[in-house]
Amino acid sequence: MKLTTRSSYGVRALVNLAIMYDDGHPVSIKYVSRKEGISSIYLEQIFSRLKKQGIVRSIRGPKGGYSLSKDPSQISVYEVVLALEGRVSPARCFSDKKEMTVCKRAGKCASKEVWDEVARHIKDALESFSLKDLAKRTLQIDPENREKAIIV
Amino acid sequence: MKLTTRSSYGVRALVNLAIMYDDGHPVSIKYVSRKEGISSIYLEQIFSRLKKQGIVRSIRGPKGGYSLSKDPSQISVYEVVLALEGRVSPARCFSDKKEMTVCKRAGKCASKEVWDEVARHIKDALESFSLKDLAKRTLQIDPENREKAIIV
DNA sequence: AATAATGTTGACTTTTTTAGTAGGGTATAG
DNA sequence: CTATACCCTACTAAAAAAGTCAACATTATT
Repeated sequence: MKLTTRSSYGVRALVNLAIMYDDGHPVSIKYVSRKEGISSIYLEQIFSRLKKQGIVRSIRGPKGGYSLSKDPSQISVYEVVLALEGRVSPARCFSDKKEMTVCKRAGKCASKEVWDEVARHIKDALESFSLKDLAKRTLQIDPENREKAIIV
Repeated sequence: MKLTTRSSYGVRALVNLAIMYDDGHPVSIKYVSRKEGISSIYLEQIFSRLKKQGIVRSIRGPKGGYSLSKDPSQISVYEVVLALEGRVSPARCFSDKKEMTVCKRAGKCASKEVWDEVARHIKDALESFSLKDLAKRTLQIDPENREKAIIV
């Protein structure tokens, strides 16, 4: 019942973009890598997925980087986790996406109903947080966050 | 964000014990293995954990097997999943148990609050189902369930 | 035009976890 | 006594996760 590092790194990375959103310029992987202490090569991979899912946009070249493709208030953590994790449902008997490897027992399986219910709860919880919420909360918890950004 | 087979097999196995609970005799691994199509050697491992956590009791020798240590209505799926999975929290920054490998960033990490909230929701959802619920539901969905048991 | 800073891509490696096996014990009903 | 169960420790193979590498494409700046 666990998340991969991809999702947690991904969310942390995007919170940075959310914090910088109003500045209007893209944020580089190098920057995020230093600030969050995540391998930049690994971050590349993560951003590549995020871009494929349309969550971020990219600009190449110097002063380039990534930026959110929507307002942070319009991007839920659910969206991000789904993009990076592939699914949010705990069991394999069914899935969030098309793969749909439905277990043969599905029709006669009471426990499937449990996993189904759990998946709904997870989705609800994740949808209740937007990147904007997290950005705001981050600045509350750690008011120097933006300054750190500049120093590093 | 997924469950291991241990948990899902474990729950399925225990639902059988719940269905047989009132019969008063223990249920063997062999029986469960045949009925659920799960490797009996693997099931041994699973029951061993369940016993360690006090969820089932065992009786050795012929006519032996496992039985629930409490009334099925008093055992939640949460309890079972926690016993088999070790944790229910999606992230590693904190845990349900003592290990408590709390991430250093924990104090200043907004996303931890998200995982925390998700964990609560998962727990709530899992706690809302008892083995008795699942046993009842199983017999609703598949009324011949017990007969199958005897035939096999 | 040259340079350096960025993203792009796909394949690759390493590590960890999962899933499952093997095999030799121990207890006990009949 | 013996067959049928649980008990325990270790082992292995396969899969997934985590992370790296290298060569390339784009573009702001000088």
